[in-house]
Amino acid sequence: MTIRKRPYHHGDLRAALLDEATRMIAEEGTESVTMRAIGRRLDVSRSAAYRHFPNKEALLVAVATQGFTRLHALLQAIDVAGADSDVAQLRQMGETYLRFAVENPARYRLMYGNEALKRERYPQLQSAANGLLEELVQIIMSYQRAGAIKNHDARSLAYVAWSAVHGLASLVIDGQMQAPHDLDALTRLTTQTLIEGMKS
Amino acid sequence: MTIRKRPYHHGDLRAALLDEATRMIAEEGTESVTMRAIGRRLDVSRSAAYRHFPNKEALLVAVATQGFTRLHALLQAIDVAGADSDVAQLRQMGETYLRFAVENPARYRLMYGNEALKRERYPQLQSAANGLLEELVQIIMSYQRAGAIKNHDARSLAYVAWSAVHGLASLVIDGQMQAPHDLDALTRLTTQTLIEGMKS
DNA sequence: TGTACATCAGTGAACGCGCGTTCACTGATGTAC
DNA sequence: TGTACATCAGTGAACGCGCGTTCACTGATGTAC
Repeated sequence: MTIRKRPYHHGDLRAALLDEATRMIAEEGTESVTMRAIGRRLDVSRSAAYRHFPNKEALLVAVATQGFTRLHALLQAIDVAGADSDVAQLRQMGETYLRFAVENPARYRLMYGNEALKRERYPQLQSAANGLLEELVQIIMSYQRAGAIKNHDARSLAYVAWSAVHGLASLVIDGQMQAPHDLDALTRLTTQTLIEGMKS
Repeated sequence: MTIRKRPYHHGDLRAALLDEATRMIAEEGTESVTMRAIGRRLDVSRSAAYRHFPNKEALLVAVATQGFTRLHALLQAIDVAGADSDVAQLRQMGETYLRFAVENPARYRLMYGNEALKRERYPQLQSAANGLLEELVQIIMSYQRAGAIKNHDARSLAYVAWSAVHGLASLVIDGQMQAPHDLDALTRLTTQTLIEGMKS
């Protein structure tokens, strides 16, 4: 049973559009994503995408949302054991977060950078992003209960922790570290310094 | 002595272009800067700018370079007293850095964000950016000598410190902090946590 | 099982848009004598 | 002090470009009877 090269109906163009957009973002950056280029790459007309997404922004929003979901899943996979007084898990979360950013730079920017999309217009995007942040707040609170982190407004501490990893991630993916740095070592130093500073 | 409304020669169009580009970046973001719009706003032809800058990128590079110079000056103004075992100055530098970013968001992105320009093609930009980083490394070393900061590769620690403030700055200017947060308090908490973590 | 028909995914031509940049030019300036 | 002339800042029309999106359409699918 051979599949015809180009049947009139694609089958699952929506998923293909999403995948292709993600791929283009990974390969050439978000700027390279144009409705025309996606059509070209999928061997489909320029306008076919409009059957599945009302406009280009909506397509990018879908890619970003998927990113949040994926990152969230990665972090949750660590959290399984729950918090104890040992901060190893917290450190591991920081490292996982950073790895995600470095492996998906353009998509990370689409999620958190200045390319970030108007959340208020896209409830799904908003809640995917929020879910991630709330998770971090909860984790900070667990560690506070366990006495591993100082007693201070948990949300503020979450922002501090987030700033540290987001900052390092951003500097790396935007090419601000000139020397060919040992990223793993720098990541460890960052999470370690941060956790040290947050200790009770 | 009245100045004619529109003399043929502008007088100092180069400076005016730079100022106007900076203003547009501040008001509407870097994307809003087009050679045509600048001409319009300065009541000068589209192509006049090409007498002073070879192309648009060169103009943006000039704006970014000026930004580095200005931020550097702001930080140096603090450093005057030199380092002692008290870390007040370090904290103040972090706060000044953050204030600069928050007051000049789009320009800050142009300096450090993904909009950042190819440094290797613009030596002046490169050295202005480097100067700032080297200053931070030197300061870290001073504090290390004074025993206020742990003994670890100074450049790595500089990156950690930079990550923390850059991260907070980025999250703020890219609108990632949903709640109307007390930025000053968050800034203090960040610098404090960071310095605590870097202590010997 | 066969047929009429509604549905809708994908087509392709066309729209209007604003952009960066080039080019031959013109007007003002300042300098050499 | 006056004049010729080189210089170059600013002009304005034009170039080619790729973009997002619309629209009337056509082809494939699946469902009701």
